[in-house]
Amino acid sequence: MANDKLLSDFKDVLKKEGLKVTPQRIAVLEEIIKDKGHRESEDIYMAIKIRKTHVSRATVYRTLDILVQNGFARKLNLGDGRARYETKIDSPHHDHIICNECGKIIEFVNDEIEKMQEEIAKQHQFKLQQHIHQLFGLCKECQ
Amino acid sequence: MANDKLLSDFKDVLKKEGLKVTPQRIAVLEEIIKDKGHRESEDIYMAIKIRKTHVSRATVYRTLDILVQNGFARKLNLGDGRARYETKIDSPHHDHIICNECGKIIEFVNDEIEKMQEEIAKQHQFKLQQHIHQLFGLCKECQ
DNA sequence: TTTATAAATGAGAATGATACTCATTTATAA
DNA sequence: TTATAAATGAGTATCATTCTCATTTATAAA
Repeated sequence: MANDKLLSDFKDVLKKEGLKVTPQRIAVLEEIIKDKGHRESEDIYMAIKIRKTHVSRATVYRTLDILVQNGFARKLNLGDGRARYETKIDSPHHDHIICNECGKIIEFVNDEIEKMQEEIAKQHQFKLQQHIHQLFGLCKECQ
Repeated sequence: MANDKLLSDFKDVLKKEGLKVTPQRIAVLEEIIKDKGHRESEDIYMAIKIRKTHVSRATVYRTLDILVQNGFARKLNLGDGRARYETKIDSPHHDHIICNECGKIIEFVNDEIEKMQEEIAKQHQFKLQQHIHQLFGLCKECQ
């Protein structure tokens, strides 16, 4: 796996931004790239504690911000008040389908829709910067 | 305006659900239908107070829930931690474009996208129940 | 390797929107 | 008019996230 490269990329970013390389920051990065899921800050915090790295919730939040800011992670808001974080490494843009019952999250991409969004933004003279597209319903198991 | 009909529709709904018709509930309904905007609970609370109807924040929240539950209002989450409420009366389904700079909100609809969403849900064996589609960027004035 | 220091950390407090509690008030059906 | 179930409101609770600030630590320079 290319985790070594990732780690050194991360260190480079930190250095470039005048930030220090700390065990806590490394641990959050490792946690984000190890698991492909859509994870809550609290999960990541617990996972790191279990791995015996001393960390605080504040530092987890702070590091997740750095990761999001620098393209290592994506933050998503599913409307339930808890942000989810997912790795952005080797993960092209996608949107999400969420099961209202069991919370399962599936990713989707649709180039047509992507194009139409640009179109719509242009029609309204907006310069598109991001978008949120979430489909909510019942998954096969929950119907 | 058809506000009289709306009001009596609302009263019917309350009656049907075994809920009482109170001045506070009427005031929230009136506030929601009077203004076509995307309003925060706090705005509605303040507007009612200014109109000299005694009301509490708790009641505003409770009444907004009733309105949303019964198709009089739509609740939207723009990711900033404050819900917005808009009238659903004479207002067909639409999604939103939001200016990252000034907060302006524009509505849009696109039948193609609506259809594709159904398609995508079907592909993943989901029964679609709702969706959130928000485009964020800079409006003409803010570019 | 030691040192100086700016930055990071963590414990706990603060925040802010929203929900809850429960004593009091009120709408409504009889 | 009355009985009563429901609504209200003031204030408290909640919960994710952010902030504060005293202490610790990474790092660049000596």
